[in-house]
Amino acid sequence: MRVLVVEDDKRVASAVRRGLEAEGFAVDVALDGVDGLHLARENNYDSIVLDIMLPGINGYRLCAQLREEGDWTPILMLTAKDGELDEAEALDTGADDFLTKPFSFVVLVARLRALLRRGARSAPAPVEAGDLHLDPAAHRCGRGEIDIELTAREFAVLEFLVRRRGEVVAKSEILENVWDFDFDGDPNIVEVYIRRLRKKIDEPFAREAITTIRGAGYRLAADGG
Amino acid sequence: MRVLVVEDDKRVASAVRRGLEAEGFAVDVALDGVDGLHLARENNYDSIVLDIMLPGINGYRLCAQLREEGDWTPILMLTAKDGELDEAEALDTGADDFLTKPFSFVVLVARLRALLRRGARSAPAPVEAGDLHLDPAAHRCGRGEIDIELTAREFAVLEFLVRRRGEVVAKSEILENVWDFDFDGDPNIVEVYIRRLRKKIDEPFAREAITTIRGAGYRLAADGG
DNA sequence: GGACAGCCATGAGGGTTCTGGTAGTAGAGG
DNA sequence: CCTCTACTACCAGAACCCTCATGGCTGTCC
Repeated sequence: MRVLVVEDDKRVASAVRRGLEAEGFAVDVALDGVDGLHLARENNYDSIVLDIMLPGINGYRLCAQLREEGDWTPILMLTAKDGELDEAEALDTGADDFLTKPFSFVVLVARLRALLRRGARSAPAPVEAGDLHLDPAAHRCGRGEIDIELTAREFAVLEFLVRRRGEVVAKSEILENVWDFDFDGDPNIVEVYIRRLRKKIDEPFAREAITTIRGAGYRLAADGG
Repeated sequence: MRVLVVEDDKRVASAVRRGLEAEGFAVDVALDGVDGLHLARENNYDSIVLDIMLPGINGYRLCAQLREEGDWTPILMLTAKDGELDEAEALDTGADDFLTKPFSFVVLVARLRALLRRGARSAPAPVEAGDLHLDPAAHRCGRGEIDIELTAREFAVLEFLVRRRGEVVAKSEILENVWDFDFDGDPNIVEVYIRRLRKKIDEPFAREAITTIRGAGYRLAADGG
């Protein structure tokens, strides 16, 4: 079980690390929000223990950002003891549970275990761009009322584009995020998939959701074309 | 949404009742453990808010008892502020979450909502998808008025699919949840069972409840096909 | 106890779909 | 007009899934 601990107080961080390691978890520690976000993105943790007060990006934003990116790793938030409202907000931003500081190890481990046991991370939320919608949990995609059938790979590419709708996304980014990070084939494969997607989500509807930005990448229209 | 509140302090109980009712919940209150257990047994609540310190049967025992009887209604336990160990124990007896007294309303409601959103854990309550229904307790399954005979394993696979109807379920997930977690046989076994299920619940009715999502898993139609 | 039936796991064969690569073409930008 | 990038069609191998046959195991019934 790999756990990422994002906590800026070094004493707390190292205490938590030691404690969790003693319980058999593999632990990574990040001391600020930016670092935490990077680690979370680059690794596939089973759970994240996240302090709210952080330099750089705070816990809420980090959590919200990961959820936005489609990362539903269970998150246990650490809140200050007097911040009642924090807790409600934590749950709303997509945390799965929270713990009030100060806390004891027994509780932290119990809560973490409970979280992992549930494993039931709230399902990845559906995303949409205009009338184009896709639901990762159900692996469904469609425009308006019409269902569109996509293969696993096509779905992954489109999901990535939709999550970043309105932005230009470089081919290399798509490659890194949708294919295995160590994929070293022809980057042209991205063009191939863009073509396939256009054939399915644009051409039948006389739309142009996916724009080519020559020399930069592709952009999915925020309104779905 | 029906909520049962088991709390012996009348002031707290009525404050909670008023607050939850204001939020749109239908609330029943029990002032002791025995009463709480009876109410919980006789009614089908969406969630139970349960104090640990109770006259008669305490919160742990009440919770454990319900679980023992196959009732998996989500339970939110209320623990005393100094009882750290209580919390770990609460989770172990089968509570889904807990809240430390004193708590504020915002938090109670947020936690309750989170609990309800997550839904109950694998509950041996009857489940259905469209006209397809199965009752784990009675080990019965059928479509509309027609009974369908399933073997134990077939039933387990179908139950798992029905609980997650509308979602794509990976073969590995089925394997982990239906077979012993340490089962390390051929994942092909899942395909075999899907085939058998289709033969029993789909083909005779000219339905297609179970869809193959190539590269992702299987999905049971939320409406039963 | 022996025969039998039902359930389950396993393995192989075969069909279908997906995927990644290639190559030729079109089009944008300088 | 030339170059470079992106588009498109097509192909072959791989992956994936379906199906069926087989044999072990267990519990039941004579």
